[in-house]
Amino acid sequence: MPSSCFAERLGGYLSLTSTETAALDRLEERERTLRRGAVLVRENDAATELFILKRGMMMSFVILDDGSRQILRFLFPGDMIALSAFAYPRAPESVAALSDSIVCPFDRPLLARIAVDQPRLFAAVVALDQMERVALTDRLAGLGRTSAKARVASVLLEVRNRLRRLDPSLGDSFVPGLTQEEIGDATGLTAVHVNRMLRQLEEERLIARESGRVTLLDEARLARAANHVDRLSGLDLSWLPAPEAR
Amino acid sequence: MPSSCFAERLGGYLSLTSTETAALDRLEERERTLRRGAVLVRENDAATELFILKRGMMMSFVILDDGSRQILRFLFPGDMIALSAFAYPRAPESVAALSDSIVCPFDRPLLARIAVDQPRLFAAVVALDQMERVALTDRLAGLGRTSAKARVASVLLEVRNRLRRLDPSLGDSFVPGLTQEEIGDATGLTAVHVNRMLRQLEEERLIARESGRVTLLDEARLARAANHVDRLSGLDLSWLPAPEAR
DNA sequence: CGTTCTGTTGATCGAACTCAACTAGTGTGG
DNA sequence: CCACACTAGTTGAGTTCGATCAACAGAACG
Repeated sequence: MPSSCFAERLGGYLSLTSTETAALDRLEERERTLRRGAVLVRENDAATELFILKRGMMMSFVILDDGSRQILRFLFPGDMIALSAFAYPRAPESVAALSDSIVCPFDRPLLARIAVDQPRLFAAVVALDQMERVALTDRLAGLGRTSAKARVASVLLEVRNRLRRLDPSLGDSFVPGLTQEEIGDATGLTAVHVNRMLRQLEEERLIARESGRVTLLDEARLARAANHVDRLSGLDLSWLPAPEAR
Repeated sequence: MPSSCFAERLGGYLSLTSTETAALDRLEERERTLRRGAVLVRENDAATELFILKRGMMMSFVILDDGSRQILRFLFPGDMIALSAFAYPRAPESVAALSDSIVCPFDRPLLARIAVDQPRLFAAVVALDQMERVALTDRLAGLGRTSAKARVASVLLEVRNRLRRLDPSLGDSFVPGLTQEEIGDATGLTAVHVNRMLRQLEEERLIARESGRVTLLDEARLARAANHVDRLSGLDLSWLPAPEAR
C-alpha cells in the first residue's frame, strides 16, 4: 500500500516508524475534488477542518478592503492547509484551487491526537510549518525590498523548484500554471507590469516563453536577479528524541 | 514566586497546571542583558539556542544582497525568539535589540522535552507561533497591497497594541522607540518617505507628535487608513485535550 | 459564434525614491 | 566646559518605477 502524500513529504526529512505512517495515513482517508477556481476555505469561515493537498495546485490569499487580492502562498501536493485552525476559531485567509485539485480533509482533533500520542511526529509537523514560515519571511523581504523584475523571477523559480520536488526529472522547462494576474497578486504588482517584466526577462535571455511554457535559460543569473535564497537545504531534525518503541 | 514571562503570556490563553508553569519556568533560568543595537543572532549562525524575550524591544530582520534591510518582526516581552531553530540548523534571520533588553536563552532539547512530556503545553506554544504566522501574512498583504501611509499607520498601531498588552493602562499616547529608518525598514520604505507619511498623518489629525512621543487622535479612522485587522480576538484553544493528570 | 478570459502594447500619471542640504539633539574627548 | 562628531529628523527638487487607462488580439468556451 502506497504511503500517504503527507507521509511521503515528511519521510523526506526523517525516517518514520510504521506507527507514525499509519497515523499520517489516517489524515488522508477522505478525499474531495476541486475544480480550478473553487474556493476551499473562505476567510472568516469557522475553522474546524484541516486539509492535506493531494493533487493539483492551490493558493492561499486575502482580499483587502479595496478589493485587491494578495496571494500569500502557493500550495503543492503534500502541503498542509489551514494549520491556522490549530490556533484560530476562524480562518484568517482564503484558500482556492489554481488547477483541478484533490484535497484530503480531516478534523482538528485528529491532529491533537497526534500531538498527544506521537510527539516526535508532531514535532516534525511543526518543523515543516517552520519551513513554511521562513518561506513567508523570504517573500516578505522580497516584497519590501526587491524590484518588480526580481519578484517575478522569484515566483518562477519558486514554482519550478516546488514542481521539481514532486517530479525530480523536471528540467528547466515547465508550465507555471499561473495567469499573469495571479503572479501579480503574489508579487504585489499589476498584471500589466508582470507582463512587461516577463518580456524583459525574456529580452535579457534569462527565460524563454512559448504558449504558457517557461524555460529557464540561465538559472544562476536568474537566481541572482531574483535575490533567491535556497532554503531547500532543508530541515535538520536529527536532534529530535528517538522514536518511542511502541 | 512570580511566574515566568512566557508562562504569563500563555496563561492569557489557557489555564496552566503547576507542572506546566514549572516547565516554562525552566526556560527562563538564565538571563542575558543586551544593549540597544546589540545583535543576538546573526543570519547563518548555528542555531542551537532559543530565547524568550523578558524585557525590552527587539527585531528580527534580514539584510539583502544590496545591503538593504527588511525588518520581519518586532519582538516584545513574552515572545519566543528563533523558533526556526526547531527546524533549521542555521538561523534564517538576524535578531537585534531595539532597546536595552533582557533575554533568557535555553537549549533546543529543553523544548523537545516539553514536546514529548507535555503535549498540551507544546500545542499551546505551537498555537502561539501560528498567531505570529498570521501576523506575518497580514504584514505581507500590507506590503504588497497598501499605500505607504497605510503601512506606517499600521506599524504605529501594532506597536501601541503590543505595548498595551504589557501595560493595559497604556492609553493613546506612547513612545514607539523606533527611528524613522527602522519604521522604513519594516514597511519597505525609505526613512525620508516615512517622515513625510508621519507628517501627513499629523496634518490629517490622525496622530500628534512631540519629541518622539506619538498620540493616536482618532484610532478608528487610523485603523481604517491602515487597513488594520485586529487579530487579538485571540486564540481558541478550548478544543485541546484536557491537561493530563500527573 | 458571440462572450469571456488572458495576454500584449502604448501613453500618461503619480507614488515613492534619490540626492542634497540643513537643524536639533547628544555625546564625548581634549 | 567647550568644540566637534555623530545620529535622527526635516524639507525641497528632480527622477524613476510601477500604476492606470485604453485598446486590441488570440484562445477558450458555452
